[in-house]
Amino acid sequence: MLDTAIELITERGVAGFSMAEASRRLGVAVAAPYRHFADRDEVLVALALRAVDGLSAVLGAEPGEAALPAERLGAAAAGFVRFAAENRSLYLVLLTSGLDKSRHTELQAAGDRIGAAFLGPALALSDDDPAAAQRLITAVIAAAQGYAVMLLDGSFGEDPDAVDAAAAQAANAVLALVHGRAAMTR
Amino acid sequence: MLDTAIELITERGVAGFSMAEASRRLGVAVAAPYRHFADRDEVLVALALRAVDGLSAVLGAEPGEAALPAERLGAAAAGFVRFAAENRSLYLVLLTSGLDKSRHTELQAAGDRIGAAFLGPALALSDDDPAAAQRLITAVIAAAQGYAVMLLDGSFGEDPDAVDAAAAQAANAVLALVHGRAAMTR
DNA sequence: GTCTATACCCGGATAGAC
DNA sequence: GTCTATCCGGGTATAGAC
Repeated sequence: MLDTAIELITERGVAGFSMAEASRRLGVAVAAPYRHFADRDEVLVALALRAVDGLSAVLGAEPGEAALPAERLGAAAAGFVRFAAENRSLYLVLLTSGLDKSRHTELQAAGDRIGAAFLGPALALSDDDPAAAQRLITAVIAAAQGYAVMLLDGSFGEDPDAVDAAAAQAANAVLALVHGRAAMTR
Repeated sequence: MLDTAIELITERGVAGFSMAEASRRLGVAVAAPYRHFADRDEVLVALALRAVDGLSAVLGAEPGEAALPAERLGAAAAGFVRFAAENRSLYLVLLTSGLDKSRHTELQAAGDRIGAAFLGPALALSDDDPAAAQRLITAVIAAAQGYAVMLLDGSFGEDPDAVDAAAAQAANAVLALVHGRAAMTR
């Protein structure tokens, strides 16, 4: 079901996903999915969960603890962008139905895990000042998110190598952020 | 009509906007709007246009040519974030129906105007290297966009001063980007 | 857990009179 | 340019049998 939903969203966008159409593709009756999901929204929540899981997996798989903190952050941002490109539907769900964050504790918790993945490197780069680290993390996530959005909406073109370009620029931007982070200290 | 659409989108999201409901609120027949807009999509395009117009107005109103280039970029990013917060619906339309960029030349042109607003300061900061300036502009817009998305999805909380915090952090992040921009040169 | 069938609602869009 | 009336399609969700 979830796979079919992803398929549909990829083709028609989040609004284009319906229980009825998904059922048709699965070759089952429209009533069947309701034995597994209370309503349409529950399917979307499940997709959002899959998205954050995927994201934290990507961000968790770092280039070894040995790498420099700045490079780990850059690689994470690039990974984020790549994930959004390769899992467009999942990221779209996260982006558009993202207005529920407070509800669905499960989702919020998973979101926090993502932030946590950045904590180590950020602290190392902030003289262990938690507030400064938090601002840095926010900046890194914002940058990643921004490049992801721009990549998906075509600002980098439609070529397959657009995702490489966006990921690389995101990584470099994060390096720049880290390098100039003194300006963020106030 | 457009105002009513904005109202509706603010309350129920883009998907919750319908010609029928808007007509009802306007106290006119459901057929009436079709004399002014070919279909629902055309209303959304009109909103998107209004969004880019508003954005370029905000970004155009800079703090005087006298300000330092870096500060102009920072102020622009803060203005972007503020605009997204104060015109949630418009920004949402831009964000979610952003998949049409290539169609609707008008929209693309307006989008380019936004990029152009950054060109002056970016060139000044890049030794007049157009490629470097472009990368810087992309980074600034990505940052602004990222902070805007995070603000709207609640990452900065729901308090009214969340928008101030987000705008300020966006400005500072841009300053950091500029300061560390050497890392983006490759 | 899946089926058939259905009740229900709502939106898009048009026709034709005024 | 607006109205009334309507067609058409599609989606959500449930009931009840198998």
